[in-house]
Formats: sequence, C-alpha cells, structure tokens
Amino acid sequence: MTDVASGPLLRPGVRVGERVYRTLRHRILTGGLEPGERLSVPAIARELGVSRSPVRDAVLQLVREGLAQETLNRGAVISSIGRAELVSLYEAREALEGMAARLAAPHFTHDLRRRLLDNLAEHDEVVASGDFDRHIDVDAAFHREIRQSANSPVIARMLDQIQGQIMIAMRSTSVSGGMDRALHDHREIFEAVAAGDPDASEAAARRHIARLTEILRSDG
Amino acid sequence: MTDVASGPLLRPGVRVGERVYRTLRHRILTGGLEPGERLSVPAIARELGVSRSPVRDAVLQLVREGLAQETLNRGAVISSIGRAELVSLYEAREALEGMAARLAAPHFTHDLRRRLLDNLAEHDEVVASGDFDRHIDVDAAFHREIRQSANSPVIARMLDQIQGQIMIAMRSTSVSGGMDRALHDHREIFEAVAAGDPDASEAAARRHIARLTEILRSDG
DNA sequence: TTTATAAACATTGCATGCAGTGTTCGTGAC
DNA sequence: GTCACGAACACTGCATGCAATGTTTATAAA
Repeated sequence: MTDVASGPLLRPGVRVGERVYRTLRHRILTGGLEPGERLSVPAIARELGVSRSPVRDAVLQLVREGLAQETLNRGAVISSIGRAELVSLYEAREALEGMAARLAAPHFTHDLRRRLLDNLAEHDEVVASGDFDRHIDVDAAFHREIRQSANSPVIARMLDQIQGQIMIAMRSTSVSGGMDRALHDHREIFEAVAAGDPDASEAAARRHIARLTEILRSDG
Repeated sequence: MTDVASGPLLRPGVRVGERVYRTLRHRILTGGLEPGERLSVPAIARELGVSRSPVRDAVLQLVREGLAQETLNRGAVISSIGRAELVSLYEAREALEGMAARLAAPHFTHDLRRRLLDNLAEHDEVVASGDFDRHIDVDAAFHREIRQSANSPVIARMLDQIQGQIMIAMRSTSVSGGMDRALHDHREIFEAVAAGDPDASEAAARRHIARLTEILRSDG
C-alpha cells in the first residue's frame, strides 16, 4: 500500500491533496491505472489513508487536465483517448513543439549544448541496445530540454499536459515511428537550434511531430 | 446578490460547483473581480448562498486554469498577468491559431463562409463606428469560428484557456494593434482559408498574432 | 506619536455527515 | 435457464465541523 500519509506528508508546505494528485497522475501515466478504470474517491481515500476531501480535489484536477473524464453522479474514469483525440493532441503538439524550438534557438547556451549532446549520446546507446522503454524516457527528456529553453512558461505547461495524455494513449496505440528515425530527427533539431536558426529549428521540430501524426492518421 | 441557488440550480444535471465556477470565471473575465483580489471561499459561499465545498472546487479549477494563483494556507487571488507571462501567452497563441487556420482550410464549408462574411461585415460597421468594446467581441468571434472549424478539440480548448488569461491582462495592458488593422488581417485569413490554402492560412493567422506580440515586446 | 505585543478574528485545508442516485446481486416468476 | 424486480450496497456531491495558520486590531511600552 502506497500510503500518502507516510513519507513527506509530515513535511508542511505540501498539501495532502497535491500529493494525492501526483500519486494518481503517476499511476495513470505509468499504467498502474488503465483507461476506463473508475476513480472511486472513497476507495482511493481508504487506500492512501487520507480523507475523501483531498482525493476529491485531486480527481477534479485530473479531470480538468484531461487525464480523467467524469459523468454526473457517476464519478470519474481514466480517460480513454481515441484515435481522433490523439490526432488532435499531435496537431497541438506539432504547433507548440515547433514554436518552442523556434524560441529556444536564440536562447542556445553552452549548458544546453552539453545537455543535448549528452542526451543524444545516451539515445545512441539506447537505440543500439533496442531498449524501447528507455527510448521513451530519453525521447521525452530531449523535448523537455528544448521546451524549457524556450523560456515560455505557457508553452511549457501546455506541452506537459499534452505529453501526459499522449502517454495514456500510447499504452493502447503505439505510434513510434522507429527509434532510429526519432534519433535522426532529434539530431536535426539539435543542429538547427545550435545554429541559432529559428526557422530551421521550428521546421525540424514540426517535421518530427508531423511524421508521427501522419503515421497515426493513416496506419491503424 | 447573484444567488447561484436561484435560477438553474434547480435544474438537475448541473453541479452547483460548476455553476459557481462559471459565475466566478465570468466575473474575472468581465472585470468584476480584479487582479490581486482575494478569492475568499467562505465569503463567496455566503454571497452565493451555497456551502464552501462547491466554492472550493470552483476556486481550485480557476487556479488550475491560470485565472487565479494560490499560496499555501493563504488561499487564492486573481492572477496578475505580467508582461513576460503575456508575451508567453501570445507565443502559444500564435502557434495554435496558426495551426487552427491551417486545419480549417481543408474543412472550409459554405456555412463557414457565410458566418465569416457576416462577421467581417459586422466588423466593418464596428470599426467605422469606433466602438472598441464591440470590436473586442467581434474579433473574438472571428477567431472562435476559425478554431471551431479546425475540428481539433485540443487546440480549441487550449485557445479558449489562453483567451481567458489574455482577457485579464487586457484590462491593464491594452495591446490593440488598431481595429482597422485587425480587420485587415482577418480579411487576409479569410481569403486564405476560403481558398483552401493551408500554408497561406497558417501564415496569415500567425502574422496577425505575431504583430501583437511584437507590439507587446517593444512598446510599454 | 511610534513601535512592540498579544488577543480576537477570519480563513485554509482536511475530516466527516448525509441525502440522493446509480449499481449490484439475490430472489422468484416464467 | 432466463428475465423481472427489488432490496442492499456503494458512491457522488453538498454541507458542516475543526485544528492549524494567517491576519487584523487593540493595548501597552517607549
């Protein structure tokens, strides 16, 4: 039992509701809770050893964020992300990742160069070893670096949100366009951003995402 | 007193919390509640004639949406949207409005043509009469038509959210680039979308927003 | 008059009560 | 065996209680 009350609940400065939210979000994103599964407030409260109030707050936040969906008087269930919804997510992601890369280009620093090169090196190993799970992580980390460097909090927040929903969908619909191809795309984005070229950076980032969208639209 | 319990509370199928949320959101967006103002849960509950629970739910949603900000144990206040945050909002908006226009182009219908032409005609009158408030409304309606035609629920939802925060900021920082210029931009977007040209549609929409972003970045 | 202190007050965040509603499961008729 | 019905059960959503915390006001000292 993952009791929320254990560990950093004692630390003041973090609401219990916030901790419950993070716990549930983590479970959803890592597959511990599957699409369609009910989020019973009393059951979760019992399991985590807290009252229903903070659990209710957490569930409402998940709904607001698109990770769960609710029906009146019937509570919330983990979102089932359909094909059409997933396409829409990728459309938004293409636009925002493109803009993030554009904005990151003029903010390119030595430090970012180092982190991106480290990431690409690790990605190389991962692709060579064929470890798909690690690929997912390294891939996500690359994009996170880019969007944090864009220095645009709104874009960063929206991309985080999109990322969460995509991760749910990925459990049922794998839209990998190939690990090696993703790595190749990342190198292109890196080159453009490192060169400080906003147009090329945006174009490279968009191609990368648009390719996945196309796979989604065509293939089953 | 705007008692939430009056009116459609009796109608089942709408949660009280949802009604409180809409009431508060409307007040924030129309200026009834100003940036920095506290959102006292007990006070709002008393005023609206409901208990604290649904009010608390509503306030948490507003925070989640970026319309309010909270501090631990000190509750929430209406967001003050600073210059940097506003720029970030416009950056995200540029990317998303551009993509919305791109997606709307292939979905152009006779019905959409009529609604956009109506809007442009009305906008003409409004500009001629110099009515700035109506300009805001007509302008927003134009963009709403475009993004609803994009048929991408994620993009539509995110643009709605951005629009809300921009409306707060607009009260202190007017970033109008001129009503006539906005109307001119809208005509360009209309032409491109009506022609079914995705690239031109996206480019026109982005120029329109980017111009405002530039005004923001430079001018005080 | 200004500053320090404490006491009164209000609010937050979690816990819990409860009516209304939806769901499940067992019983009996066919 | 299958279906209809109803009772038991569980959950949702709103209301309210309460300890901890923050804020404000009143009083006293300098």
